[in-house]
Amino acid sequence: MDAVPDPTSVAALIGEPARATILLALLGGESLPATDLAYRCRLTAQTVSTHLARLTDGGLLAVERYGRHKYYRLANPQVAHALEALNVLAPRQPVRSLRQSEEATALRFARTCYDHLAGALGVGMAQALDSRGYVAQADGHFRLSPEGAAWLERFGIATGTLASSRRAFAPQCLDWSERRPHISGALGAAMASRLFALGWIARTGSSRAVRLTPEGEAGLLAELDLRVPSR
Amino acid sequence: MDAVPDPTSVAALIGEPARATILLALLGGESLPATDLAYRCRLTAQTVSTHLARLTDGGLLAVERYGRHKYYRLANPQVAHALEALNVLAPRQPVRSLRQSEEATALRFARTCYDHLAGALGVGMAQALDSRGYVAQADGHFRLSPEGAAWLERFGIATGTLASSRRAFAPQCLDWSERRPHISGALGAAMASRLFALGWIARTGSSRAVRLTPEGEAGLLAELDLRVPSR
DNA sequence: TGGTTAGTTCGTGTACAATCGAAGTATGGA
DNA sequence: TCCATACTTCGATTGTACACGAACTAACCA
Repeated sequence: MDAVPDPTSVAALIGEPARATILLALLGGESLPATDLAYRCRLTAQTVSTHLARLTDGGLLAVERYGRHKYYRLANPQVAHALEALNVLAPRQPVRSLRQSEEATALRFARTCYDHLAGALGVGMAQALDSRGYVAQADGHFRLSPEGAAWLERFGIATGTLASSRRAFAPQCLDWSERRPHISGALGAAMASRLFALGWIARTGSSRAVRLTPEGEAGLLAELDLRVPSR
Repeated sequence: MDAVPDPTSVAALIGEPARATILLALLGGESLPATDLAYRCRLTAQTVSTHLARLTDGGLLAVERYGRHKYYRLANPQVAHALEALNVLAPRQPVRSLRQSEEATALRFARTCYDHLAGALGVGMAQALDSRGYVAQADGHFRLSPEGAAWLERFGIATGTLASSRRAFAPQCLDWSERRPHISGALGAAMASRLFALGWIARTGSSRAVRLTPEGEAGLLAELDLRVPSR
């Protein structure tokens, strides 16, 4: 039997600039080594090492060793969810530079959220699948119809394997930019990775923004009649 | 045009024990005066006053004056949502006392979340309405069917007035205890307040736990065929 | 074997934020 | 009019957690 949960310690972990930088760097779903994270924080390796240890102890990060490297990633999708929920409350600050403005526009258009797609593209795909009857929304989750399963198989996603994985199949995840849900969970992850494999979307440099390639634009239009507002 | 949101400052606000105590005290949806909150924090009025000012500046609290009193409440439902999302990540600590255990059980069974019902009772009602076709879930929201509207009217809730309010009608809100959605927004608030008015549910002392009265138990069974697992 | 790189542990300095006493401003009631 | 209550502002104190240099272990390579 557990006691009433207390958000204080988790919030304190997130509410420190260096640790927030780390979490945001990993919010795109990547695994990054400690040195890389130290560089992004502009702090020494020692300092970041202690932050990483605390985040891992606190259950926010998971870590894997590869030889002498340690790769850190968000421990689970709930961490990404909490970060997005805090983003919704964050004071909207006006852009300070052209650089920032382009970054924000790109993120609003499409980005990875943990390991699935978010932004106008992620929400648009969820909508398109829904309006074609491929998925239905209930209980905070997307449910796949037989037609949806058939379409996904044709698209190159083995839905049988996904459904049998221990991970939640397709929970809704609320977008901070669109304020509507996109598909996360095993299905969201599989769709994102299939889109990367097809070359329909591609990562953009160091940011977690994602761009839609010309092939992707044509493909989504042909397959789902989806035209994403580029804004 | 806004820049990319940054969760750091909000998390830092929540991640301080006194401020977290304040937010949790208000998570039940009540409005409380500053002195009351100071008492709960076991801190002096001055100290709490500065915390309240920072929470208000940060957009987490709203305040209303009544004479020389100031009543504080959560600024909006998103604040409650973020707190619940952090609760999901909070380390599960074993109960330390019988007192704590009873508290946790009571909260799991039924509690107010901001101004609507959560816990097994809140989730159970949402499920019951859904399975009768009174509401459908889509897009992170519950939508009311004509049959649902008729039932609510009979139940004493003027759905027309609700729909025209500026507040979101019935978004899904994810429970930390049940990990499934319950009804929040204008409809969630109206349902909770109707249940209080009917005497079907009642507040339990100082906690935000809520108990189901014998009348409520009978009423929910008769009206919605709902039997809430007391566990 | 010795050198380089990745990451950790330890001890110390420092800066910031939480806290409270003292003194202030409103409001309400006797 | 005077006093009590609710809350705020100011200034001083204190505690803590962040940061880094120095020194460590562990892996990899030549």
